[in-house]
Amino acid sequence: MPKQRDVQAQRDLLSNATWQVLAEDGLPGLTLRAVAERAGCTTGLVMHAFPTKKALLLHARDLLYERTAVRADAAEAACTDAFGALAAVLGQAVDLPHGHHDESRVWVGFLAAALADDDLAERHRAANRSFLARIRRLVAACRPKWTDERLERTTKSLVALVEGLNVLAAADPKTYPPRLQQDALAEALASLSVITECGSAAR
Amino acid sequence: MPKQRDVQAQRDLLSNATWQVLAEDGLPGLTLRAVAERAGCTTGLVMHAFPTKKALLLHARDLLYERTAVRADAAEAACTDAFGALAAVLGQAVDLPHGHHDESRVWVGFLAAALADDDLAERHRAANRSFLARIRRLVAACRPKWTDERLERTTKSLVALVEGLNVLAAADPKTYPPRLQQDALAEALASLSVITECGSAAR
DNA sequence: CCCTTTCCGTAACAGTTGTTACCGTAGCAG
DNA sequence: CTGCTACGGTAACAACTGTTACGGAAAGGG
Repeated sequence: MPKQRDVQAQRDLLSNATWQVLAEDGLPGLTLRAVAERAGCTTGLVMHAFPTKKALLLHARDLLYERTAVRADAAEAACTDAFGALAAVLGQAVDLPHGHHDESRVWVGFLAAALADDDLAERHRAANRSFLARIRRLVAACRPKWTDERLERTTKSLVALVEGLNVLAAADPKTYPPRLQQDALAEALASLSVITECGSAAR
Repeated sequence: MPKQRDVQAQRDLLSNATWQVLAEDGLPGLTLRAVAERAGCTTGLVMHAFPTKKALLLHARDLLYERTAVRADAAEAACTDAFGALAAVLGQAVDLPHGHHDESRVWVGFLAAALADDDLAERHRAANRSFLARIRRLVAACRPKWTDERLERTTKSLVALVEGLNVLAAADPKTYPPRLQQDALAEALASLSVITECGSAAR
């Protein structure tokens, strides 16, 4: 049995290369040859590691989800109280000073591709719903007495705010600097508390 | 002087076709031939109306901005008080029952393209800043005593929420139905009032 | 009615795309 | 060290891209 390869390592290498190309040159620049060049190999290896370009794309998409999930897990585990965990997870999703600026760009790229590709769309929905479930669980832990409807609305509002900030910052970083993003998120979380206080005070 | 054409009509026709193709097949499906077929002509006409594909793209992008601006103007003009105007403009930007569902998809497509194309990026920034200025003006009319910083933060938060809802709804309409989007927006606007009340009450 | 001039469909171009077939080669079994 | 086999680089493939050149057709002026 001669010359065995590490298939997993190859797939990860190529997925990372896919990611980098996508972040730099966008969706139209995402070529098999560009990926191969970035990975330091030829298209031959790419086509041996993945049967088709779409498979490569899907694997890279899965990797994006995996990384964000790991980061969210870490942020959540680092906090003891539910409110802190909520703030940490959302704050980590918003563009940090300069940790993963590319990630938003890649996310937008995949999102745009998902609008025309059912498989990518399915992955996107699964990832987003997973994120929604996480946020909902944390919000529910903060406000146990809220109705399901209010829980749902607040959760989706928070996620929409975060993703909106990410998207807009990806296209116009000067208008949406990291500081402002964090402040906006903090305000949203604060208003979540204030509403509750006012509501209970009024009742 | 024989056989004159209506250049403006042609450009509008082709921009609309570009728009439709972009909404249906996404960025990768946006081909000159696809646009020509959708417009009921051949690539010959396209290349006579626009010198290059990029020019066509930019014109289609301008048309997107123009339409949204016209709708926003109309929504704003239909209301007398500032708060109603703010709610109307934002509510019109969020996906209405079923008026312009494609628009979000097109917007995402252009946004993704803008990440790799400087000219498109410039148009995006201009359009977004124009929208920001409009919202800021309305928010300022609602809360004249707010500091610039708070104005800025609230404005960008509202816009981020709206765009986030749009983007997420474009990719997963079932999770973000129109009703929920409107409710989420209403809550954000309501909390804007509540915060003010609580703040002045505490002072 | 014809002629001229602009328009635009046709078809070819060179370049790039994803994909495939092929074969030299690198590394382990004996 | 030799031989074998899976690996992966090379190069060709057809399909498609944006773009260009050309020629027929159509419409208004004389």
